[in-house]
Amino acid sequence: MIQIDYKSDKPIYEQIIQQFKLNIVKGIFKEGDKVISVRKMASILDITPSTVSKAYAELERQGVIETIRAKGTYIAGSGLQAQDISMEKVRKNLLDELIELKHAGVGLEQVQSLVRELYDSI
Amino acid sequence: MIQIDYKSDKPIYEQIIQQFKLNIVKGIFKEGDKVISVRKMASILDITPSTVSKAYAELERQGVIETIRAKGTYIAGSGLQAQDISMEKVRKNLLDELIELKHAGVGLEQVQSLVRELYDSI
DNA sequence: TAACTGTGTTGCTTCAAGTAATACAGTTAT
DNA sequence: ATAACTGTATTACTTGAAGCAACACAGTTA
Repeated sequence: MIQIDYKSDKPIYEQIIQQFKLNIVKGIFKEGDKVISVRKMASILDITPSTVSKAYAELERQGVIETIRAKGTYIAGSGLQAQDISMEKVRKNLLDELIELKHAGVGLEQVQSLVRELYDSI
Repeated sequence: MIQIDYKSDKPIYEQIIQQFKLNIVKGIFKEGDKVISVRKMASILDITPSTVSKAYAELERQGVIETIRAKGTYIAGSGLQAQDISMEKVRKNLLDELIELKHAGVGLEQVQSLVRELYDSI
């Protein structure tokens, strides 16, 4: 349910965070669902619990999950208000890729087409 | 002409690379232009020459500039064939941001609108 | 032709971030 | 009580970016 690319330069804890959001968008994770424990997740992914814990802590900070110490972790309500998505950061990252594409000679129409394809694939 | 955000988590040498591409797209840097030397750039940006050198090396690898040892560095022809843009990487990065947006409840139309705004701002 | 100046390069060190290993503390069920 | 689970905190290791200094190459000039 959680796919990690160990060869990626993207930190494992960030990949976990993203996979959670992806699973929520896809409806695989639903509000109130109990989330697999830090240790089990670490065991399955064959990584240290510290890394999983770091991911959970950040997910909680963003309001994606709720964690009760010594009890467990649950998917939070997708109260769209809580999604403290840093729009500023997303804009910057998007801009980075658009500069790359425009420099490579890719026009707006082709970019829009690519965006649609990717968005629909989620 | 080169803007660096020292507080950014993005490596300085990557920011230099991006700024070069941006200036080329904007027409500020043109084919054949002599590029400011490694030392001067380092002095202006108040960073070490090795960081600038690293950026230049990567830009040359991508065919964006041409460097002649002991002579200087020049903007290469935008032979669109040389733009060894790693489309695979761009796709991945774009997908990352789209997941973030979709999870936050942003619809395709709003995304397209944002993309157009950003692309046109370049 | 020797010295000087401007160019990019390379090696060593420092520092921050991601990851790992381990120990700690609270909850639940037997 | 106590065993078996939960998440948390601390410490150490590894890696990559960046700073600093010494280097190597090419052109110019006295």
